[in-house]
Amino acid sequence: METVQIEERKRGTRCCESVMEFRLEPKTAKQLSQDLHALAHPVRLQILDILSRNEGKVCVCDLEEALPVKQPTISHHLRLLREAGLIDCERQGLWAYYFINRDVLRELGSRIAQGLKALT
Amino acid sequence: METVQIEERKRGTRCCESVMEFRLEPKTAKQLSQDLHALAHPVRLQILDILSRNEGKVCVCDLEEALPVKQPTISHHLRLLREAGLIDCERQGLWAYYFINRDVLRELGSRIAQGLKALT
DNA sequence: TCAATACATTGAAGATCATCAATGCAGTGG
DNA sequence: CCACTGCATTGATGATCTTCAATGTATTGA
Repeated sequence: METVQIEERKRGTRCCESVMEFRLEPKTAKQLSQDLHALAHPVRLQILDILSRNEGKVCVCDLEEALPVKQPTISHHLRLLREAGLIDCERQGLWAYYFINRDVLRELGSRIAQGLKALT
Repeated sequence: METVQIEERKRGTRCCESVMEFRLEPKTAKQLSQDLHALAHPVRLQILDILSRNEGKVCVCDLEEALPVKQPTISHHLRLLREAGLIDCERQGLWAYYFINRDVLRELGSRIAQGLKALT
């Protein structure tokens, strides 16, 4: 249990005179929240997990088998992940083989790690 | 540029016979996505940032001054952060002094870090 | 050329989220 | 007791997200 030191403040004192310190620029905050958002869904996380462990061998119906949602929903999340640059795919005949972009995921991961560290 | 190795697959082969490998349990994925969600908003991130740098001295109208949204919206995000355990407050007369729960934030941060590492 | 397959896209419906004006409530000074 | 202040809550509105049936499109084997 930490004890928190609080200066007394007098009524009527417009309390916000002193500019609060901050380090997270609005722009950075927006970027960070977008990064977090890209990952913040169970299906997307599981897709990334599967792609990560089955390099280059995963088509959409594999994902359909593994996940509790229907094919259009999977395609939808695949699209979001693709737009975020986290995955890509290679069409091969009828199939679309998806794979993870480890570099981009790493970058995103370290942006998040840095962001969280900045809050500590 | 990585070259991706893909086994040929024959049409009609139900392609999902082989069980895909995964490590992220659905439950874990849900937890992780909730953790990410709790942080995934610019206003919440900036609130955490401000609380982190102004230990124990921050009331709601300070935040109102610093952030581009109105007071009820700030109260709303404060509530979400409080429900996530990331912050707490101490009422003192008319004011509510908010502070960050560094332990909880650290825990959440390391859950996220672990989760992302698992995807690598 | 035709039927079947793998996947994407569309469009609609419902769920969740973000925002703020209005209001409620407790504490304070007069 | 009253007016005021700081903050929470309510309720309404609009935006964004999630899901899936239906449909479209390209490719394949026959």
